[in-house]
Amino acid sequence: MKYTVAFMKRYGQACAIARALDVVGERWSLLLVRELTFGPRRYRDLATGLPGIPSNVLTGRLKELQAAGVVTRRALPAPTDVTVYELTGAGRALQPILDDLLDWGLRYGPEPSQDDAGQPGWALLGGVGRPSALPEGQTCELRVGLEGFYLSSDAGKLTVRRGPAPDGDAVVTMPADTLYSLVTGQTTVTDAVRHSTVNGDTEIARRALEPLAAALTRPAPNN
Amino acid sequence: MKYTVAFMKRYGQACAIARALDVVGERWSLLLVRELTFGPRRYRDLATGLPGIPSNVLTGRLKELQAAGVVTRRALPAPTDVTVYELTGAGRALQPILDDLLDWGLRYGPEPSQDDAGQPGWALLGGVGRPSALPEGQTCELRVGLEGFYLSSDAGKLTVRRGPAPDGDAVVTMPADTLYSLVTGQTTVTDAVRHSTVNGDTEIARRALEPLAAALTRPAPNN
DNA sequence: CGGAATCCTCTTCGATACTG
DNA sequence: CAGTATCGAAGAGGATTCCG
Repeated sequence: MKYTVAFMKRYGQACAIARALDVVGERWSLLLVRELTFGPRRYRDLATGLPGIPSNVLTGRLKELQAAGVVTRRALPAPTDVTVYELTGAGRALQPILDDLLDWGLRYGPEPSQDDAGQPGWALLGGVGRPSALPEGQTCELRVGLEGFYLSSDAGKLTVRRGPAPDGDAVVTMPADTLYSLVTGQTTVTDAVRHSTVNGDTEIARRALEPLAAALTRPAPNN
Repeated sequence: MKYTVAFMKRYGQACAIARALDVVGERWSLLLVRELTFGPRRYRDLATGLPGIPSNVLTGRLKELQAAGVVTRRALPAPTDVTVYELTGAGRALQPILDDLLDWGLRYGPEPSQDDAGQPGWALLGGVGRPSALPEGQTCELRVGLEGFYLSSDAGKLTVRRGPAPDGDAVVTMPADTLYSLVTGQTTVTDAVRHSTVNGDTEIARRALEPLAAALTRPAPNN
């Protein structure tokens, strides 16, 4: 049995940017972190959230990121008996980098291709951190296809996690297309709600969805 | 002759983060952008600023980044007859990403190794954008080893470019070690000036160097 | 001499098959 | 379900050669 953990070749530069890239600069690494931003996930979830990643590469990246202290592997308590991967503090601290990459990609990135893969979670990425009028403590569950999220507000900013809302004040079930239209600015919150099924407080739902509106519109290039 | 420009395999995801990484996610790409942050550079400068990069990889990355609109290639006017590479608007827009990577690398990155390469320019990266008390229009030239920079202030924030200061109000010649001590917080501005040769207005020099002080200190981990 | 392009080797990636 | 194993293809690393 081989114990070799395949570390990427270091740049060997006494520069903090290079040292950061020593850890997260490899192919797939930052996308793997992206997949963990809404909470812990299992190996299988990660594999489907990263379409095209070979299983050996996923395993390798998980090992490297664990060695670097970005990700931890944890076994959930007894009955479920399932192991999940989740971000450490250092991993959560990568969020600003992902946010900036998202902004840059929207403005300057290549046009998305017609047959690119899409996932509901990716549509929510642009909304986190935006101002939310959702009262503290109120939560809204959002169901899109087979995936569920819950939206809440922390210090006036939208927070998204995976899973059912613990105390959902509203449950919105929305087609994926409607969600994409909403975040790309082609649909208003009002229209998105109209195309959804809402259980519970519609006003809460409306406020929870508000930060998602046009969150992924491509800003006008300024040069 | 082959016209194939070796494009990195795209992730094929309809996610702005993935599309950004399609452009700048390859090995060396962001470091190449880093090398251009202080202004245009020649092929040779880039090669020495990226120790270890094979020449074919450098050529390839330059082509890809040009194709993506991040970098332009330009021939300097007649007498010099030299071609340089420089950032476009899209390339300069990558700055926040580099800044965040730098912050993250300082706090969570691997310890720098003893035999890592070091360059004066890398030491200045942490200072740009910091508040500067340098009066608008005043500039200070900083010479470290064979490399020269000029520091100025734009809207109260430090700006760094390569080359001699056009109208230098002060010229500071500093040993590389002193610069590293300054940015890592082991030396104060006063001590750094004491170990340097200053021509011109010492007060201007002091104010120009101020934002560099402790710019690359590793922040205390908060968990 | 600066600015690349070419070889060649070796590692990593991608795709698929396989196992505890 | 959560990974290993295998193998061809692609890309990185290093040195050398070419060209204007």
